[in-house]
Amino acid sequence: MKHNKLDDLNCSIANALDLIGEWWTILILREAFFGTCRFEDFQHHLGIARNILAARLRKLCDNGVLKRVPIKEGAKRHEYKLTSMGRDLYPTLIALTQWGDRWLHEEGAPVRFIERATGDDIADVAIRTKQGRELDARDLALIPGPGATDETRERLHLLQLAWEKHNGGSR
Amino acid sequence: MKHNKLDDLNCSIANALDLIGEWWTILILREAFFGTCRFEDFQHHLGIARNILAARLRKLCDNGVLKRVPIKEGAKRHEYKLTSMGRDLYPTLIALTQWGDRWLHEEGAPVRFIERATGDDIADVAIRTKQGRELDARDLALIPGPGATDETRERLHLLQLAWEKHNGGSR
DNA sequence: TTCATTAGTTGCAATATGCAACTAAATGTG
DNA sequence: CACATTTAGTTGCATATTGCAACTAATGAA
Repeated sequence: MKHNKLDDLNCSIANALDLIGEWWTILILREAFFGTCRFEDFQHHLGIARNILAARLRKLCDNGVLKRVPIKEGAKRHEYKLTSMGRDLYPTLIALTQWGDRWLHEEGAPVRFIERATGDDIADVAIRTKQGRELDARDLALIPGPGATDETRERLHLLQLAWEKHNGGSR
Repeated sequence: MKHNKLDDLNCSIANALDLIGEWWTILILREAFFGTCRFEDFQHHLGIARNILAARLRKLCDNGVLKRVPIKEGAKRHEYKLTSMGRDLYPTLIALTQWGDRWLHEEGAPVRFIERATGDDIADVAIRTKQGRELDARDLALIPGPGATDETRERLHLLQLAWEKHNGGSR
């Protein structure tokens, strides 16, 4: 599909999805987090069509999420490794995994994440204040950030008014 | 595309993407978190084709991420509201937003999330141990969970061996 | 040198999406 | 209560994306 509308939307989710939102891309990244780095291995583990895989890997490299590096010094073959930009998606991927674990795998998670050094389980990813207080979705408000366009400001302002109308009086 | 291979994969990400991984779905959910709940409003804000929107909303409702509720007592018109399953995607969405903010909006985030009651900024979503210690992607290991199939166990075992071969000696 | 493996590319068939016009019911208005 | 308008979709067709399988070219191992 054509998402030519997305890249100029003033929204980080839309912009992020422009890079990693296509079918397969997230699964390719999951594989990368699992340690897969060769074309054939991605193809084999995911069962993805080879042309699609090639296209997705190219796009991820072009955008700096993955990098192509020689397998060893001087080799012509290369492998795909996560960049720091790519590794920085780990919280997102784990949050999504935990959601799937909670709601789609009541018999228990297929995979557990632990700290390698200690064996400690990781906690559920949560939204917190900078002081560490955990927040519920409904405790949040959205306000324009430094990169907000006038349109975004307008939108968020209307949002705030709508919220006040609904909840402002009854509190 | 047909992802008939995904739903039987023993992987929460694949299973989650089966529900919410299609183009537009995440943006529809973002809108829902912004407070949008009517068909026409989703359509107008996103510029999505009406038939696709109808299909996505139906799927999200069928799977319990959204629910259709009457606009008011006894009304025949309805609106789409996040269920608790849907609200539980907030950490994932915010993690993705923050990733986009960091890597695609160096001029600053379009939107800031704050705690409504206090105005406090929220922290970057991070992976932590249950004790609250923050972890890097590379500190993690994956082990089979209670819902792991034999295939998953085998896969994770090979992963562990590969890791030891690479890093085990040099530590 | 020879052969298997790896990493793709190409062409075509099957699917999914975008667009715009159409439908039908619910609601607001006089 | 009748009528116009808004809302929430559906339908059909053109376009774009994906899947599949066969093909190619280069590497690397024996």
